Amino acid sequence: MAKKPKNAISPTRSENYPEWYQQVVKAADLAETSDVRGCMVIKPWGYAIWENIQRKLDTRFKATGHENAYFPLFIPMSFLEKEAEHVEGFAKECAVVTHHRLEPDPDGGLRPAASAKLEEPLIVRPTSETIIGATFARWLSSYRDLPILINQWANVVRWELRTRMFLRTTEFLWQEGHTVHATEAEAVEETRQMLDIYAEFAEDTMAMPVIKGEKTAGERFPGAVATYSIEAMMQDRKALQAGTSHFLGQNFAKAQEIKFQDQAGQEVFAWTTSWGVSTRLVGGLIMTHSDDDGLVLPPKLAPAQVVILPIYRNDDERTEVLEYCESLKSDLTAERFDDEPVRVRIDDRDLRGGEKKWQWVKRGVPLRLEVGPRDVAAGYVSAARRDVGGKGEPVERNAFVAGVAKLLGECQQALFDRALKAREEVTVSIDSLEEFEKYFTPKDADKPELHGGFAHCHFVEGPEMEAKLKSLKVTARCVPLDGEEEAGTCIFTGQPSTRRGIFAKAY
RNA sequence: CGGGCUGUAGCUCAGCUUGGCUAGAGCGCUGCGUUCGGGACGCAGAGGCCGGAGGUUCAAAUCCUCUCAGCCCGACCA
Repeated sequence: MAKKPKNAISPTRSENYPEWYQQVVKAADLAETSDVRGCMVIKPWGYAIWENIQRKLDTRFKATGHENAYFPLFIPMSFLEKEAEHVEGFAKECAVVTHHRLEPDPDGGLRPAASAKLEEPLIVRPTSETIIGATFARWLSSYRDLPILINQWANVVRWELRTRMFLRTTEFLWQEGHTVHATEAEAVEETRQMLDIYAEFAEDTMAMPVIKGEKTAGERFPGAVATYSIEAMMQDRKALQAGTSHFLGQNFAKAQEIKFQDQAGQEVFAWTTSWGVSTRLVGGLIMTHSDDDGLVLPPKLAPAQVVILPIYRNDDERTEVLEYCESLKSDLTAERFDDEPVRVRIDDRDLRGGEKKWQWVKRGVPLRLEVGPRDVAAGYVSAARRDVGGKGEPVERNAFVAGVAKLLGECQQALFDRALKAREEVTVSIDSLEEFEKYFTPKDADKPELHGGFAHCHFVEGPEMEAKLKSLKVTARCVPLDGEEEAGTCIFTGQPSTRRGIFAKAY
């Protein structure tokens, strides 16, 4: 008799959260480490989730007038030098291409050929503001060309020293929107519109509650005038920046000569924005909903929303049960959820039933249906929900089909409600430095328990705050956009302040 | 780039201190059988230049030197 662990994932979240995260990624078959340091292989199940994220976001981008395009992977090094802050921000983490040919080396291996050294090194894009800006400069000559609303789905490389699956990898997949506008007001509006779209997507589709806010100067995107983000709270009480939208002012326009003739015939600089979300969202999804039995997927993003597990003992039963399952699948697929046909999968692999069931539990499929000869005879299915756990309940087949969309909607809502409740439980208002320090200091420093959360505090940015945050490993997440004006005192300096910011430990 | 650690089967590791039998275990994989509304069990089997190079020795996974790779803790970050 093998040991029967109570949970499918070991260790549990409370035992060792970072290790739990790695185990969920593995158990759910989302991704694995690759032969390239810091880079991951995204496996079919994980990639299917990303594809769903892409599709849902892409629809929103198109609905707001954006078009997709594609720009080069390589950026001439000189381009990066044009915007001073931008260089400083990214120079330390760039992969650089210096040669275009290999030759045999004396040891029987290969080496870059000295004769094939590039005149100017190419940078593998860490982000594309510069190359896209240079392109936009050519596209733009008249106010009639504006606005330019472009999005690109791409991979980027940032040579991070410390990587974690989905949350921070050397190469990652993302989308970057880049727009050009005639006026400041219009560019600001675009920046805010895209932030709203990200927030709506996160909450509606990912069932992940987020706080919209503006980044402090210290956390701003290199080269931006203002950076906005959506901030989510993970189950280990650490914050995750889940999406950013930048108002770039005229900084990049001036650096790259993005200008046009206005209606008065004057040559003026344009106003630009950029915004993006990445495969990091998958990490956020995992850490928002999953439990000690593995991944829990919100129905709107699940590659399969319903999995049917046929149960039979012999070929006769197999034929009968599979036929029933196929018809069930066909009826379920005819139902619609979130404006799409319900996604159904029959798992008829030659595996033991229990093992199969647990695989789907760990992969986070919202609804599992077990169908055996007894169900076939009675016209029933045995249905189990992933988000609430527990065993399957017998349900009349047609009733289940008729109610599947509603049920998926309930699962989706339940996940959001649960995540929101969890966030509220770790959100506090703090008015003294002493209290702040206590909130962010684990009781046991050697084996830190889960601690911290979102702390709303009055603050005035400056060296005192920087130093204190650094020593506590806390970061300023954002100043919430829906926060209210309120007279207060900065907990770091005692200076007067009018708004609270959110502080948290973060990924 | 500093400080700690690890490279042995597909995966997780034992063996190294004190050199010596045919290099091991668990999981996974393959086959057969018994089970089976369920993460089962039994039997049989496949799978290793012990990270790489050099050295010491009658003899090296084990000792020495060099080298490569990876992990953890800092500094940096979507």
